[in-house]
Amino acid sequence: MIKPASKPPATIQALFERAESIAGFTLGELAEVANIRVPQNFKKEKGWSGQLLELFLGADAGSTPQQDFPTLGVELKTIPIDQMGKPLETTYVCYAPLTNIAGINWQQSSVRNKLNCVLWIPIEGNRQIPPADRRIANPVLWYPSDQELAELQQDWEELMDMIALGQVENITARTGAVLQIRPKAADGSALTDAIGANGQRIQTRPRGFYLRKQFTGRILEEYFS
DNA sequence: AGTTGATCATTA
DNA sequence: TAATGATCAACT
Repeated sequence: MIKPASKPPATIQALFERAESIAGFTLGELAEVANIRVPQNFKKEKGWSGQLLELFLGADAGSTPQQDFPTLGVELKTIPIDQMGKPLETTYVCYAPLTNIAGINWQQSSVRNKLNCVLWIPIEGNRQIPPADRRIANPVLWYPSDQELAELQQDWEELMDMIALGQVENITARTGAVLQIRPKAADGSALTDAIGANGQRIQTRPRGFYLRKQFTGRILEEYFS
């Protein structure tokens, strides 16, 4: 019988087997076991699915800039998919640093660290399906290929160069082939420090890195059978 | 205010 | 209809 994890798995294999054991269940079935109520929609509790899966897979609760399973070096990501198994949403990676970025390189970046190894949990995400009825699909354990890393690095460097040169206000979600930057905040009133066009300090909306759907779709496709 | 978990909803 | 820009909740 499925149940919430009491502690983090000791190995990646154990983590993956745990993920496999909940594939096929609905979010409602998991929530019932955990005695958690299921929202009618995700208009407000947008991170509900991710937190439910953290509970069942034994991820350390709490928000830290580190990976979900630090000792395993694994990041957990739920991803909403359509009937064809294609992503319905982009995937948030981490905050985009807007100041003190001198000396940051790709190999040591938060993006590179977060994406070193990702356990993807696809979940039916069509809005016509009530959250309780959405079914969990087979997990995918992803280590980025050399080519994928090269694609990510190229976008990351372009975006970070723009930030360093005071062009953060000129970055839109259209910049970047596989990695994009978009606002990431409670609302439009949130402001943080950034570098201006003349090197001065300016205030701007906090930003986050996101993976495009086309990119994550390729990842899931490789394991689809 | 920052960072995690993300999806919503308006626009193009 | 898909993508961009905006937003929601919990926790630190």
